[in-house]
Amino acid sequence: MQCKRNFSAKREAIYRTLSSTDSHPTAEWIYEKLKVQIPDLSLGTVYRNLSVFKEAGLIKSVGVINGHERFDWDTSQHSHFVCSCCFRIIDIPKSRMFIDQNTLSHLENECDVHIQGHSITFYGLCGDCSKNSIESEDN
Amino acid sequence: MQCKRNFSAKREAIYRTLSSTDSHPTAEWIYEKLKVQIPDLSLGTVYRNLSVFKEAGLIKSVGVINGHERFDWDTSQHSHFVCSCCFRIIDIPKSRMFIDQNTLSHLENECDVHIQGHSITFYGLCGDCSKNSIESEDN
DNA sequence: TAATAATTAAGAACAGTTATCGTTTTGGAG
DNA sequence: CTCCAAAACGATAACTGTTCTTAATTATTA
Repeated sequence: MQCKRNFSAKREAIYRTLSSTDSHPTAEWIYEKLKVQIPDLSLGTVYRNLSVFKEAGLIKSVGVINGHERFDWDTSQHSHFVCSCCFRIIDIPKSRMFIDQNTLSHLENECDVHIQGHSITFYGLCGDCSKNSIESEDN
Repeated sequence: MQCKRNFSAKREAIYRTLSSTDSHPTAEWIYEKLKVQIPDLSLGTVYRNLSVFKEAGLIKSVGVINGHERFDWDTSQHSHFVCSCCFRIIDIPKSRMFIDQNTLSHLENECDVHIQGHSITFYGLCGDCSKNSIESEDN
C-alpha cells in the first residue's frame, strides 16, 4: 500500500465504511454494508484490506469479541466498554483512565518488559441490555 | 459440575495443570502437558472442562492472543503484559493499576452502562524478545 | 444389583479467517 | 493513448481453533 491517496476504489470504500462508524465492526459487517453499493465485492477483499490497514497502522483491532475480530478506525489511545450480552462496544471518553508515563516506566523496570501500549476494557451490561434484563424479570 | 471435591480424575488433572503454572496456557498446552501422564486424554475433554471451569467462575480467560484462547487460574483482578513477539503473558503485580470504585461509578453514569469488571492489558516486548531484537541488529 | 446420571474419546462439524490462483484493474513510462 | 508490470481483485479451497455429536464408559444412587 502506498499512501491514502492511492487507495483503490474498493479499498477506499472499506476504509470509509469503517471510519464512518463508532460501532467497532467486524469484517462481515463492513462487507454486508458495502455489498449493497458494490455487489461484486468479495469478503476476502474486506479481510485483506483490513489486514493491510492494520499493518500500516491506519486502523486498530479491538480484539476478538465473541469469536469475531472487531476493528476501530480510531488509533488513538482510548478505552472500551464491551457488553457481555449484545457485544456492543462503546468508546470510553478519552479524558478518562489515562495511565501516566511515570507509572509505565516503573512497570517496565519492575517486570523487565518494554511497554509499547496498553488497552483498558470494561465489561458488563450496556444500557439497553440492562433495561431488558430488568424487564424480563417482571414475570 | 458439582463442587471441586467431586472432580473426576481427568477434570482434576486439567485444573491442577492450569493452576500450577503462571504461563496462562492454551487448551492445547494443557493437553500436551497431560498427555504424557494420561495417554488416553482427549483434547475435547480439555476444552470441555475449561468451559466448565470458566462457567463456574473457577478460572478466567485472558482473551484470545494470536488466535489462541489463554486461560488463567487466578480469578482475582489483575493486569497482564502480553509480548507481541513471543506472546508470553506476564502478570502485573496486583498492587499496581487498580481502578477505584468512584471512577467506575462516574463511568457508569457517563456512558450509561453497568460495569461488572475490567481488564488492563499492556503490550510490547518482553525482556527476552527485547534482548534478542537488539542482538539481531548487530549485523 | 439395577437404574440413572455424569464424563469421556474419537472424530465429525463448524466458523472465522487466510491462502491460492487465475483474472482484472491500476498507474506509470514511453 | 498504448504498453507493461505491479497491485488488487473474486471465487473458492484450505486452514485452524473450537464446539458438537455419539456411543461407550464410569460413577452414583436406589
